[in-house]
Amino acid sequence: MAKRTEACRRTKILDAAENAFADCGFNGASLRDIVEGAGVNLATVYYYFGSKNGLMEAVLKRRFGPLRQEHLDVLRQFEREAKGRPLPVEKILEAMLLPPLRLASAPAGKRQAVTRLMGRILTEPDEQTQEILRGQRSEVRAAFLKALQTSLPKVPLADLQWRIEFVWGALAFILCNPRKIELETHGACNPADAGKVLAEMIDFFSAGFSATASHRKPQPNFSIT
Amino acid sequence: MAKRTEACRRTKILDAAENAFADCGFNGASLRDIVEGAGVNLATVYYYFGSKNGLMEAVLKRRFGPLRQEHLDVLRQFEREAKGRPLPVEKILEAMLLPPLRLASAPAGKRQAVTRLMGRILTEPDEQTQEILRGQRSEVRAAFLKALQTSLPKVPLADLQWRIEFVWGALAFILCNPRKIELETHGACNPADAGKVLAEMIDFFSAGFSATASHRKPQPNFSIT
DNA sequence: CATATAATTGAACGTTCGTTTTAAACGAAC
DNA sequence: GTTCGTTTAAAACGAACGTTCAATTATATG
Repeated sequence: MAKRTEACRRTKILDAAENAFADCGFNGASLRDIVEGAGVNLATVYYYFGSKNGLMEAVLKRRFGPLRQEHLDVLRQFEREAKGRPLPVEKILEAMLLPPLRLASAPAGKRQAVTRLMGRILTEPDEQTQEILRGQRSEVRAAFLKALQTSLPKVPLADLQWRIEFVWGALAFILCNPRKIELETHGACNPADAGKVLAEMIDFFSAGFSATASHRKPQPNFSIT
Repeated sequence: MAKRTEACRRTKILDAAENAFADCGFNGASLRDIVEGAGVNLATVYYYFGSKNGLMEAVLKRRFGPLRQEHLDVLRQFEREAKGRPLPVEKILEAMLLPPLRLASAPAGKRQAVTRLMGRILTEPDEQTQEILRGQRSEVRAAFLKALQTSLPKVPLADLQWRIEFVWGALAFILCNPRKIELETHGACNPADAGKVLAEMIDFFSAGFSATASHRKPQPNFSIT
């Protein structure tokens, strides 16, 4: 029963690792906890992935590769539907937010790990972890920046760049610790309701993107070095 | 020279720990690296702080206590100036963002650690770390929620709660890894310019907060569990 | 069935971790 | 100058970590 369990074991390790990394971060998650959760031997990790870094790399590539592709696909699909006209900001935001949030709404608590992992990774200090994502993220980033430039020609480029960071940041924060948000808002916000989150974020951020910069002076009581 | 070095050593340890925790997270930072950076013996940490958790607790309390106070002070100051009228959303946002961003503009690279630490902490999975901040954060949160309710009576409470999370999330993201943002935007965004960041965030988020919810239906191609 | 390859296992490696222990050095008070 | 509480220092503790390796089992091929 080799061929049947081969993929099975690999997948089980990836699943367990994804959960552990999402819960405890890269340093906080131990391989021994992961293999216990996966029900395999410790050495199996090294047979399949070579090292803990290799395991993390595989975990990320399994999720972020398709995610990157879906990001680009959704955006291109919307652009095709727009028939050459600039996309409404709401659509661009939907293309930004739908793919990651859709992952959060997988069959009932099964794939919630990936969303927490996503949020975690975006803020993970580990340099090697960042390196894995840098290429993918930059391509997606550039695509959305270009779309926003087309739709909002009056907004300066630097402002758009800042605002993209704000969106990614808010998204990462939501995905990172949904439980915390639910507790802090006493249940008023339910991050598990991905459709609601999407609607809230599109409403909020589309208004922000359309705002013209006031170019206000730095606050008087604010000293910049 | 006991009395002179007492505060000195304590502070040196706190400074080194703040840097290490900000760079590597709680698990990633080792006490041996910290004491090497502080130039003290390993046991000194246990003499002053009892444990690694105690050290983290002290690091957080040193920074987040005053920050919480400044949050509340700034908000009350603005409310006093408004003389009973509802605060403009821009002012509320300024009260939310100014205190943490002001920390980022301390004398030239000296206190940048605290801002990275802030961002890091907001996404740190460690439960005990979260526990330390929970009470303080909830008080500040409630104050801003109340102010927003007063200024934006038409926006449903749940929407306001979501939007507060978006702001905290974006802020944490900016603070967490300023270097990454600078690289990704090829220098177009400079997180070290805290005054610029403040202006950008106020412009962007004030427009978002004033938006009325469209109460859109969940996307048709979006299946919620 | 025999054999080569792939997959899995248990045990151990050396290192580093947080923590504790023990003792020495210090300043102040009598 | 002795004593006492406080602070620093060195060394070691047990545990857990990532990793390796040799041996074993399972699978596929002839």
